[in-house]
Formats: sequence, structure tokens, C-alpha cells
Amino acid sequence: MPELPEVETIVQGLKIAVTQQKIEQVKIYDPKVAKMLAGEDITGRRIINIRRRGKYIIFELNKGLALIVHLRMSGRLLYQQHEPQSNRWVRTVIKLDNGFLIFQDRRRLGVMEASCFSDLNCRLGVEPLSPEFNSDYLVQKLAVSKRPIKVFLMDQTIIAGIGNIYAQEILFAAGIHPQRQAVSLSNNEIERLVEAIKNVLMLAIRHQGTTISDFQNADAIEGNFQNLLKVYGRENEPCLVCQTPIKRIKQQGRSTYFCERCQK
DNA sequence: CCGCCAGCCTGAAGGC
DNA sequence: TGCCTTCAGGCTGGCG
Repeated sequence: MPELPEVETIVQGLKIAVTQQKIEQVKIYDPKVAKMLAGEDITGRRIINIRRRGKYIIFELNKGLALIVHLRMSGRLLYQQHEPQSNRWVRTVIKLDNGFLIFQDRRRLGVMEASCFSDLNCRLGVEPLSPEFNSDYLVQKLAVSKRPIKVFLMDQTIIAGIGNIYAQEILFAAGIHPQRQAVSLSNNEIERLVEAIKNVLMLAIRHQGTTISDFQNADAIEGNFQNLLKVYGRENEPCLVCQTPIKRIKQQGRSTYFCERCQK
């Protein structure tokens, strides 16, 4: 169930392993995936490159096609040398020259499809770690939004890759209350927010992402950013800065944890 | 146009 | 033990 840092970790882990390998066979065990892959036959194509866009994993294949994977809440992508024991969570097994790429998904919300990449790209906002994401960009987007800032940060058409955990960690780092209206942020707060977004995401990538319940990277290695979480999952525990108990509220049906003293 | 919410799915955990 | 509710790192379509 990954956000940007977890997806980035998976992509980096797969890069050397799968680049230039040929897809020899595709075994689909889930009718939903079968439907998603029905349009194009990817067998016989070569993986030219693998990269991340937002929370999407993109395998660029030859002849202009891409295999696009989104893990949603419970998906995993693994690479191993031997064919996996099939179990009820294995949705797809892709046999490459030298190993097996396995798509597992407990809740079956994930997406695996073969298509061209351009329509996906124009649905997504900027990459938060790119130079195009800066306070000028954010000022312009915040000015027209009355939504709570936490909900705003999770809007993939504005910034691609931030989800429920990192939105909260970012707002804590920036000292901004999650219920503040987007449009109400001052220039100073916007600067802090841009800094926090870049810093939190980069730090999380350095720590190979957050592992709670079942995130693993492509080699089934766990990340360790969960040890550095300051608010997420810490209801009633003391704030690491001021000792005030961390509060939990709901925003659009999802939990938000924050410190009401540090975040104004 | 904008913001919100149910629905998509399944499994784990907690309350009674 | 069993049943019921709630919750889970996401996104989409449809509604007001």
C-alpha cells in the first residue's frame, strides 16, 4: 500500500534486475487483471526501462507500449528467481528471461494494465521532487482551493505521490494544522510546506519507505521509515516536540493524526 | 466548477 | 467461539 517513497524504493530495487529482460510468458490468475490486460499482448516484448510517476510503476516496453502497475492499498510487486507457489493473492506472474515478476494483491484494488503512457501522465500533477514543484506552483494551486490542506496534499492531480501517511508527516514538519483551508496559507507557510514536502519524501526514500503491516520492496525487504514517523498512528502518545497528546480526527473518511499545539 | 462520499475488495483486530 | 463493526499507505464516478 505504497506512497511515493515506497514506490520509488520498489522501482529502484527492480531497475537493474528487470531492465533489458524479455517477457517470455504472462500468467494471469485473477479475472480482473485478465480484463485489464486484455487489450494488448505484452508477451515477447522487452523491458527498456522502469520508472515511477506519482504512485504508478511504469515498465517501458519496446514498440511504444508500457506496462503500468498501481499497487493501491494492498498490492506488492516482487522479483525472484523461482516461480512462486501460487496462492490466492498472486494475481499475475510474468516470466522474464532470468526471473519472475510477481504481482500480489490481497484486496484486489490494484491495477496492472498495458497501454500507452500519455493519458496517465496528463491526469497527474507535478512530481514533488522535481524543480517544477516550488512555491510559485503551490501558491497558484492553493489560491483556488477551499479544501482542507491535508486533503489538498493528497490530490494526485495537483501533486503526484503523496498519500495519507506522508500528508500528515509533512504537515507536522511544516507546523500546519491539517484542517486549515488551502487558500488560507500565508507565503511563509507555503515556503515551509514546500520544504517539508521535499525533505520528508527524500528522507523516507533514504530509509526505503515505511513498512506497516505488509509493505515490502521487490526483494521482500522492509523499509524503516516507520521508526521516524512523528504523528501517524500515534494517537494519545506524547508529541515528540512538546509532549502534548497526539490527536486523531477524520477527514474525508480517513484518519488524520496531528499535534494541536505544534500545528497551527 | 468544486467538494464530498460511497463503492470497489479483502483481511485483521477489537468489542460484546 | 462467533458475530459484528471498524479500519486499512488509494482512486473513481456520481451527486449536491
